[in-house]
Amino acid sequence: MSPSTLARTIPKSSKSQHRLQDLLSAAQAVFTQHGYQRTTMAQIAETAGVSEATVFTYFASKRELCIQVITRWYDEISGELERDVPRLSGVHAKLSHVVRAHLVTLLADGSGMCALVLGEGRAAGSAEPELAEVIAACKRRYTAPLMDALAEAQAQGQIRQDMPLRLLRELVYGSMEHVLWDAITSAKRPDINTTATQLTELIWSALVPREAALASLAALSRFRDEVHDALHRASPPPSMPPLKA
Amino acid sequence: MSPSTLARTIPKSSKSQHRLQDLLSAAQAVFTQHGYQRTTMAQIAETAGVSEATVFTYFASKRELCIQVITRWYDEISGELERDVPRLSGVHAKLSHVVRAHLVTLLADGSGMCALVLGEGRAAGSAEPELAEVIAACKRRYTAPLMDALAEAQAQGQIRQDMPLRLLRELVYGSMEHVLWDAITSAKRPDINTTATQLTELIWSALVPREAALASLAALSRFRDEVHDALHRASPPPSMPPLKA
Amino acid sequence: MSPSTLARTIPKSSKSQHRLQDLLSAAQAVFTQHGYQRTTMAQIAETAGVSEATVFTYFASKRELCIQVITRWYDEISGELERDVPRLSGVHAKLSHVVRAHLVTLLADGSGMCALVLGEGRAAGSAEPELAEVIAACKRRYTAPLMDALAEAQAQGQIRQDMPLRLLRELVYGSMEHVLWDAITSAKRPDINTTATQLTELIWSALVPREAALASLAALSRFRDEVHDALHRASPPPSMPPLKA
Amino acid sequence: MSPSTLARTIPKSSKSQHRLQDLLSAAQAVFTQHGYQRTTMAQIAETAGVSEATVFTYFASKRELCIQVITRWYDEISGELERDVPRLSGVHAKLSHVVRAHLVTLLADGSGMCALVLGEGRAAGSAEPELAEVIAACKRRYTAPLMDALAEAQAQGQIRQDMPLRLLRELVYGSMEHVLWDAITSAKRPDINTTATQLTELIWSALVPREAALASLAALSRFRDEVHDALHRASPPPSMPPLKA
DNA sequence: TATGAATGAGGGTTCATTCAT
DNA sequence: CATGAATGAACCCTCATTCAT
Repeated sequence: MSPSTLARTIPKSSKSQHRLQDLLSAAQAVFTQHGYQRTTMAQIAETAGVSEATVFTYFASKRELCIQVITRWYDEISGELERDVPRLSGVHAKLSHVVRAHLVTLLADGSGMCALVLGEGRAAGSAEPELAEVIAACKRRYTAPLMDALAEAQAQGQIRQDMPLRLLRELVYGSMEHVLWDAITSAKRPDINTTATQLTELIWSALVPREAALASLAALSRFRDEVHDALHRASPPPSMPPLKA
Repeated sequence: MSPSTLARTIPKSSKSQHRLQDLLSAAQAVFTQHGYQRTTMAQIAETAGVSEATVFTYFASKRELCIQVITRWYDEISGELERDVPRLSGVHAKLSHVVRAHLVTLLADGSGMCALVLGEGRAAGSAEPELAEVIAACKRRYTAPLMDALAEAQAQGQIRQDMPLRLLRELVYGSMEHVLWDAITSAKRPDINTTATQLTELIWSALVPREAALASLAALSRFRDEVHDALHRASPPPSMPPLKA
Repeated sequence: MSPSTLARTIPKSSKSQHRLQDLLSAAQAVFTQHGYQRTTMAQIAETAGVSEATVFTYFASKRELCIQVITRWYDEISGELERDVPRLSGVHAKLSHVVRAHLVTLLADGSGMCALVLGEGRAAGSAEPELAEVIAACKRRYTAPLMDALAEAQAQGQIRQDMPLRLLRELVYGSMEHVLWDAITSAKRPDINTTATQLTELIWSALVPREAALASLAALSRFRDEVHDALHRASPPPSMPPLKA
Repeated sequence: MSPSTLARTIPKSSKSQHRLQDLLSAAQAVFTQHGYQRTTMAQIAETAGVSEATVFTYFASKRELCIQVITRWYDEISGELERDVPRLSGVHAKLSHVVRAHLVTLLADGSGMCALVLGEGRAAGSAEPELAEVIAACKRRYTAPLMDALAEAQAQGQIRQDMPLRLLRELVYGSMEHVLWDAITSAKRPDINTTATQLTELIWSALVPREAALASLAALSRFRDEVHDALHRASPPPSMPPLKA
């Protein structure tokens, strides 16, 4: 937050812009592979093909460089979601899209960003509050498109209303995160399409409105009564199927 | 392991055992607060009120100390689950217990272990394979009681069989993890009991057998046909309730 | 050799080359005074007037620095011998030159290199095999010019052939080494010229071919017989001198 | 020299004496294997089967322990020489005995003491003057029996008198030292008996009185002149054999 | 703008030595 | 007398960061 934590100079020429992007890419590659702490500026500089000092011409500190790597990455994937999700109709379609996009994106990038964001977002906690805060903000933006859809769906009764929205978010993103981590660490990458479909369905099962089910039950109950009444005089009704939840 | 990598002496007296536990506790406190990398042996020593060299009398290295902190912690909570979960009857009860115990334990311990295990289990990945491996083993043991129950329940059709067990695990533990992380970072601790109950129900909704629902639908469908047939000659049937999933 | 064991940058500019030489000189001074183990990087840095970290900019490790000190020193004196010794005619002249050069060089440099090479070449033995190996190679090269000359002289019968070449080498270099050590430790430096001349003669006495002496004896014996025969009829021969070995 | 450098307590009981010898033996084993610096008190204690603290009950410091190891060892081998050498008649026999005993002793003990004495006697130089001094004194005593014999022989003209005694000593012990070191490092142990015999002869060649040779030459020269004169009138003399040194 | 070079501030680890029991 | 336990003082090495050119 203090001025000294900002890049001292922000080159504006196109050549500089290009180099800045190169540096960010190099930094991303190294950060995602080794984690924040284990990454050295020397590694980044070497990957980018410049001297260490040059990196400091563009970024005031290692931490700021990392923050920019993370925000750049989130900006991109958040932008995509913000563009695509609203175009889909129906919360189920939106969920499906987000799940698939999330898995595809994070598995495709070599999984490193996932680890970086998770690891640093956590470990940094108290020691690097700025980093933690930036990550939290990025995550909020990233989850917003789906969360907005879920909130609206909840408001309209399309998904269950007896659970806090926050809990639904954790169900969705927590599951995905674990699926991802599992895929990454087990070295046995499951089929993304199958996994995305299954996970969507699994989550959807949990989101489906309890009220709808109850309404179904109530309707069924009334139906049975009607049938019962209707048949009472005619003949014994057929056995009613069990209405397990 | 050359001999020089081991602690020169492994104190056995009760006084030493006490100090060893003190050191583990101090180390746990510091590791959980700052993460593995950011923790220094000096911090641990100071927290424990001993000299830095003393720590090395009990633990051969920082990494070994961290491993012992993690295993000690997991041993305890895994032991509890291994004792309690089998006594419960019904997979729903077991799920409920695990969810509640998980949240209670991890929120109670200051939440740090969660971050430590998550952060290092991830970031350590390639750089500290031993640490990553130990953590993975601990996690497997910790999740085993519930996973065994889920596997059995799945085999017996008490929960849905159309999803890989692995995905169910990720749903359960991923959700919990996110709930925890959210609770930790938001500094606004939600009521544990309520959250545990809600999360259990939410997860359970996703676990409930799809076959049962389909069976219900099929039965309902047949029932409707029967009714339809039965009433065809008598009177127009009442409107059928929608059978949405 | 993992990359991390190498100096991150290997300065090439002339200014850096100068500093590199300064560092080598400083390191040589400290190493030769205290020995490898007792020398600390801090001492070397202070002697060179730079920070400790700077030393590591030029040399990846203490051991590598020491190796370079030793090789640099040996390269110089070996180069001189390789240039000068072949120009001399006669093995006696070569021996004389090597003895003098050895004493002059080692006494001039403050004697430390001698101790360093001897001490570390020995003590390092098993613990620092790389260092020991480098030293052994340097010594082989250094002794080669004279040893080649001795081998040739031995083949041509100019020096005694009834002793293994190896033993001759040990006689030559062992004597010189002790002379040096004595000169160094006794603080009473004897005259180098006198000592070199004397030592050369002493060694030469041991190298002179036994066959030549025997041949002389045989020839003398025959001569005596001839004389005896020749004089037998004329007059009593003069007394024969004793022919002690 | 200050009281604090002496053992604080010198146990006198026979049991303590036994343990003291055990400690010295253990220390000797470790010191000779690893060198002074690389040896740790922990290694010595473990080798002796006692605790580290116990070692300090018997020896005030690591340095003093090392000094006692060295002096004990030298006392033994010096005692033997002091007993045996005077019994031998003739300087050649004494030299032969000393060479053989030296090689046998130093090669037999695993060579470690040699390295220890050489390495520490050198490297310690300025940093550990006490150690260096003790070693120097031990060496003086050890070389005394032979040096006394050489001095006497020199005085009586049995060995050459045109070289300082000091230089003769360096020839003898320097050669032996190099032979030893070569044997130790080359891992190819030559036959001790052969080597001892050869080395004795080689050294002896250098010790043989130059005056005797010169006297022989002079006598020979006179003899030739006499012969020449005597035969001048009678018949041409036979060719004189060359008188190469 | 880019960088070669330098460094301050630790970091983990070792070990001879002390001392209460 | 023996020792379990503790520790002060280094030591080698790393690295983010600065600065003159």
